[in-house]
Amino acid sequence: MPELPEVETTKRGIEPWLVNQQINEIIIRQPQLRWLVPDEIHELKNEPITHLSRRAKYLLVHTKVGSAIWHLGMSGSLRIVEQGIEPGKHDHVDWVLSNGMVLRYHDPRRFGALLFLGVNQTSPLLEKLGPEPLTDEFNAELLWQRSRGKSKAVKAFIMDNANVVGVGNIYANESLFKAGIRPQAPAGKISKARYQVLAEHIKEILQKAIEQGGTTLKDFVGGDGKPGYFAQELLVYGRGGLPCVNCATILKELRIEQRNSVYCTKCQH
DNA sequence: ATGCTAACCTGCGCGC
DNA sequence: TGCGCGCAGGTTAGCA
Repeated sequence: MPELPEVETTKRGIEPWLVNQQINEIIIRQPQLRWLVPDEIHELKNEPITHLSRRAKYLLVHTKVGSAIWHLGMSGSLRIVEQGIEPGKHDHVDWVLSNGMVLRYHDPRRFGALLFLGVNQTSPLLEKLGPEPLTDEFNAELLWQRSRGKSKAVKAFIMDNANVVGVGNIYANESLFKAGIRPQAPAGKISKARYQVLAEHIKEILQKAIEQGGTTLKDFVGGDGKPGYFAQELLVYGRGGLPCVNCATILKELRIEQRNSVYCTKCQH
């Protein structure tokens, strides 16, 4: 489900309901997510939430004694619901808040994660991450430098969190289309000038998707329950076999590292 | 070091 | 209508 814009949308949606509220109860109905939810998570009980932050697709909820690290995996979502609403089949975690609301985690596939991070602790998950795409640290120079000598497909390269975080399958396909680069092109053979175009499109597309509340696929909704509207702007993702919006050539599909990739043979080289 | 594969899960849509 | 198969927004671990 969630790529970076969806996580950012979720953060913005739930943040006003969480900040300065105390976590009165932490209810774990299904501890077996991607990893077992650690017992330390209960250290957050009775603590007031100070603020939220996002790193890559990780959503962090901070208190003075430590933080929760939330990852939504493929099918996870966080919602604010009123107390007393019966949990559904895949509602694995509830945080009951002092304002009477409940932060509810829903995740059918359970690829998501809920972890605990103590004050001054670091997580190996966060330490290995590359730059945020919407900062100046992420640019053509970085992509070009890091890709020299690499034979892997450029699509796999930009989806690698060590190079840049937050570019998932949807936006990888879309940004490569907009940049006119074939997804299977070896990353090491792409010029700095072309990485310049690619980096600009990655930034633009993620920014735009955030502004529109994320991409709604299936039943994704932001923390405020509103759907995202970016899906209607997808040019190649999910459009294999259909005509290219630019030139009407039938869009091709191929698999790169197990992920479906769609491109136009005429517009992308 | 690099790069691929399998694995973690459930649900849905499609073809038979 | 039912069943089996393949596929789905992500990421890590493990192997060659």
